[in-house]
Amino acid sequence: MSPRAGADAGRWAERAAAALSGKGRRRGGAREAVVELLDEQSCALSVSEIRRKLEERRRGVSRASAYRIIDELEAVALLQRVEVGAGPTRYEAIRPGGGHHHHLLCKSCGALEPFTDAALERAIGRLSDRLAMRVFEHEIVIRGACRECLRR
Amino acid sequence: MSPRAGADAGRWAERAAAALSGKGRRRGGAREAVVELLDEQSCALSVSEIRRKLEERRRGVSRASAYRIIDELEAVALLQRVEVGAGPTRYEAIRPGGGHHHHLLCKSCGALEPFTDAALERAIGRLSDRLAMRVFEHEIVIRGACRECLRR
DNA sequence: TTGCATGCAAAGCATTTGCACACAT
DNA sequence: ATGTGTGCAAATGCTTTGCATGCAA
Repeated sequence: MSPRAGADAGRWAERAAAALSGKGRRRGGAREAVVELLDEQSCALSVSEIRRKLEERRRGVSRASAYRIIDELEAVALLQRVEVGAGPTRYEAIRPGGGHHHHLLCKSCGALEPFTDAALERAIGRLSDRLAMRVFEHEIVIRGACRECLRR
Repeated sequence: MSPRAGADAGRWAERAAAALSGKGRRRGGAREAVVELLDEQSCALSVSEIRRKLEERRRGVSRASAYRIIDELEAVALLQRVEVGAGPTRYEAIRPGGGHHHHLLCKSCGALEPFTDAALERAIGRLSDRLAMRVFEHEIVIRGACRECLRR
């Protein structure tokens, strides 16, 4: 179920490192820490969440670095921006195989949940072929009221 | 093609006004101006764009009022938030019949274009029925490179 | 040694809030 | 008369930028 990485060769973190150094970039501890953390997540994280989690591991990263690293990863299409319309922007790893999902936001309690839907992906795929543009990524946000909140 | 309003009775602006006064709110010029402007648009506008356009009509509205009015309209599900991941949040009228669309963003030039896709809507509809939540709205953003930018 | 990577602090924007006054009811 | 709507200005919070230093190559 979870797209978590194991010790396999094709880990997202490795591809990310390769993609960045391929662009003539150096390594650096902050980048390594951020990439590693992102690879462990199964859902989107905001910059402040990323920084908090890294601080807990005593491998703090400056705000500026966090944003810069995220920008680079986004530029090479390894990171997906997730904007649900509440709170700060979040980011999550783009993994070729599994793990692709979208988000449900409860407008009253703010709960954010991932979901997947094959039919939806098929529709997006067919549409993408027809568009007058090269498609890099897509994002779907469904907003409503969750069961919990409806009950109240 | 365009979901613009004519002089018909079911105008979005009228429904908006009714929905708000139904909640015990008073009229006020700022609200009327914002609602009227939003009704005339065929695609999403940011708060600063709204304010600029209203100023051109010599019916300026304060930032605070603009945001407050938007919040109210969003709360009664008459306004859809559009977050493409570049620039400020935009908003557009939700019209029951036609006019429902989603957005394509070119990541290199920033161009924003609306699109519609029946198959996609059908997939969303079917999915919504299955979800453990009451769905108010959905938003789809497709990001990529437009023809223009690919050519360069 | 060279110059990218990083951290810190300050700047920039979008958005929200506090408060006083105007105006719709 | 009463309390909501509005404007102004200040505050907040996320994100970006400038600059000096550290570190990878």
